[in-house]
Amino acid sequence: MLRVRFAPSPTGFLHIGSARTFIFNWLYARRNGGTMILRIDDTDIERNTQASLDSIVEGLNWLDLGWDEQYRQSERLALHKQVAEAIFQKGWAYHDFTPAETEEGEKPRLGAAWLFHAGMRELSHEESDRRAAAGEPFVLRYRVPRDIVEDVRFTDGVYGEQSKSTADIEDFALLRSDGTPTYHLASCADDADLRISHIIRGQDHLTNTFKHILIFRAAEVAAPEFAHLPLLVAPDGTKLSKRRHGPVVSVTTYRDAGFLPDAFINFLCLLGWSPKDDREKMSRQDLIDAFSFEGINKSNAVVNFTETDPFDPKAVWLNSQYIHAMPLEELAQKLLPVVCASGFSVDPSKMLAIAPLIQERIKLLGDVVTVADFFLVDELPGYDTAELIPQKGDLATALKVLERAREILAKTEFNHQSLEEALRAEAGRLGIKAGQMFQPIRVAVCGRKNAPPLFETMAVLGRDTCLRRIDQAIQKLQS
RNA sequence: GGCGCUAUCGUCUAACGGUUAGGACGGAGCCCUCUCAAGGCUUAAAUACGGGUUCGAUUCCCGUUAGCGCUACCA
Repeated sequence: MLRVRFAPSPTGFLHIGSARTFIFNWLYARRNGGTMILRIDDTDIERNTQASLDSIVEGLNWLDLGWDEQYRQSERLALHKQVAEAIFQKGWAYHDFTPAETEEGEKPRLGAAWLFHAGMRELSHEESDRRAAAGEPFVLRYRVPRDIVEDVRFTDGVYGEQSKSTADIEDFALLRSDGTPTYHLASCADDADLRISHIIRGQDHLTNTFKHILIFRAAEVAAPEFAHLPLLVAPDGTKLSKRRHGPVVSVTTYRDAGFLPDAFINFLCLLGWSPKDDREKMSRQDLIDAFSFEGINKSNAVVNFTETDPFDPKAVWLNSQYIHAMPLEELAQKLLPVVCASGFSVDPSKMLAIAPLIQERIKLLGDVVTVADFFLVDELPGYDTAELIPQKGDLATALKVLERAREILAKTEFNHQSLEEALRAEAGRLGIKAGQMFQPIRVAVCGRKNAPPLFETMAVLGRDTCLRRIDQAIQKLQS
């Protein structure tokens, strides 16, 4: 039975790199009929917060991929200690009574000294037990073999054959001096207990894997398969972090800007993975069908954001592709809450009428507020009167156009075809180009030069609004 | 410092010894057009460096350089 897990530690919001790890695990599970497990790795009591846990679950829910089983490490401490005890009993670990380093005094510990604290490995059972019983604090450390040097090996699903000499692996901690398990111990104990078959995680764990293999060996359980994912990095090449890069690394930032979950998932999948053909836009099912470790790259992938542009252009483009392909009813329905959240009020039927006019003009759902604002307000915000004057025209032309337009709009049937025919004919009569005719009207009605097609726009706006705005424009020109 | 990993256009990537090194985003230009978009077409842009192996290296090996990761009683 194939079982994979996503194991975030609740010490911050859901990071886009974490989201990608979740997605790849999920894809692998779904591709192979396996089980997806969410495990909250909350062994670091100091840094865990409920807010962070909530934010992670919120982010995962938005992705809407789901999972099959859920666990929390802090509820499994007894298991961790039991595994630690067993490892200790078999002689694979020892008590280290060396006091914790007092921060700052961190010296580079040259030579082999960094591997372990002198004297602690050789403590006799009696003395070790006596000091522990006397209440002297200790760290339980893994006893990495020192008399014989061995290469620890495994085959990574992405990186291939890996090996590291035990001479380069330090005696790492299993239990802290307060008795709580470290990440390495808790993670391995749970992976074994939950019968995880494949560990798919960030490449930052690649070298930790040797320690984990040592733990599995001491616990006398078979190690799972491993596959490490290349990291997501910032344009400067450094690992994405909240501290350095701000909210652009949070999944909720993408959600709030109006990314569609499918587009976001699609984008993340294309970072460090390729279907090996030219496909870019891929549905969940496409991704499931195409996913394999073969397609995963080995080098880190840059998420291309800047100070002025928080989102990778490719993510934005992909999102626009999803918006363009979306049925209008669905688009209108998704736009409605976005519009309301910005303080506008619009009824669903009007939103549905607006949707086709902006579908190809928005890349993110949030763009609706800037692209369709003039549909949503009664009074147009102020605009530069000079924009009413068409190319190669003057104030008089603009006035003439608007006055004629008012007359025509007052009597013409208010639909695309009639409006266009009437206004084009009028342009001919005035001896000006259609574009010169339409610009003053567009600016008067929309409040700006760049807007959706004029006639459809006016039809949605309605006769009263259009006439009122044209009157206002005429007044502006006359004053 | 030690150990590990990585290296193709600005970015994401394809090419698993033989290609004019392909695609996408972004950029530039043109077309379409009532503006803006969308769409179509065209274009600039890459194998980090140095050695091997080979008839032939983006591809295999070694070195250099650079980047990243681990080196905590964080995960």
